[in-house]
Amino acid sequence: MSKFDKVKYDEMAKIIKSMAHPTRLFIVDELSKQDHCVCELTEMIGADTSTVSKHLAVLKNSGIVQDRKEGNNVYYSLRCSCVLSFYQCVRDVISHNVEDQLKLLK
Amino acid sequence: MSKFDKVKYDEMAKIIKSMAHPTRLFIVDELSKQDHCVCELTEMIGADTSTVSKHLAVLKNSGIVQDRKEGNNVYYSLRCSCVLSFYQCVRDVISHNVEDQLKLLK
DNA sequence: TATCTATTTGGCAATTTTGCCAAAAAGGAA
DNA sequence: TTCCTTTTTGGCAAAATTGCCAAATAGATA
Repeated sequence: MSKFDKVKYDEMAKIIKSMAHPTRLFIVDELSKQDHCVCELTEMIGADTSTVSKHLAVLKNSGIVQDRKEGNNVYYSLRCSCVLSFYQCVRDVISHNVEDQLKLLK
Repeated sequence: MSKFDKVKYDEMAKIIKSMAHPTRLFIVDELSKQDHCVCELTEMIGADTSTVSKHLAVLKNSGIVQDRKEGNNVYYSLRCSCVLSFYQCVRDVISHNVEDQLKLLK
């Protein structure tokens, strides 16, 4: 019988946790289309720059995005595009949930 | 320019959040191999039954697992196997991170 | 019916996450 | 150098998550 290897699952959870926030999901979604600097993302999100910067730090720290300096700006880009598979799965789960809701109404 | 649709990303984040915990990642990993009742999972995890039950409720509430009653036991099973794609991606991110660590040492 | 087993729920304290403000850094431009 | 502009960091209060215990529930079994 399998045993719970906490160290292994802690490390995996850290990566998934970094995606588990609406603002960070939005950021990754945008970066999948095109690189953006902090001020562009801040503008789209409508939060404090420091808040957006901290969200980017979380994504960078888990290895999902990377950054480069260009003049005054710091541009962020996707480092591991495999995270985009999360979006398709999440859509599948949601539509499966909706189907079940509909069945209940009948 | 895209705008941040909070409602949409909140809903998506709810699903990913439900996976963003070491214990729940372990549970989904085990359920991908075989269905299990609460007491079996509790035994493997080594936490309080109520704790495991609550983790299962989180996964059920997001639509990732489903349950069925059999005698005294409640068996849980995977409802959306697409979440298994998370594991491959997380492994990719981690090995990408490790490679970069190695480069820094050279 | 009374009892026993498995699971869920309520409640609570501890921990973690979040988001804002203010201040510090890092560089480019004047 | 001094002044901008952009980004990050420190600090803190509010909110959310977690895990345990105790109690409640749901059913099977005697």
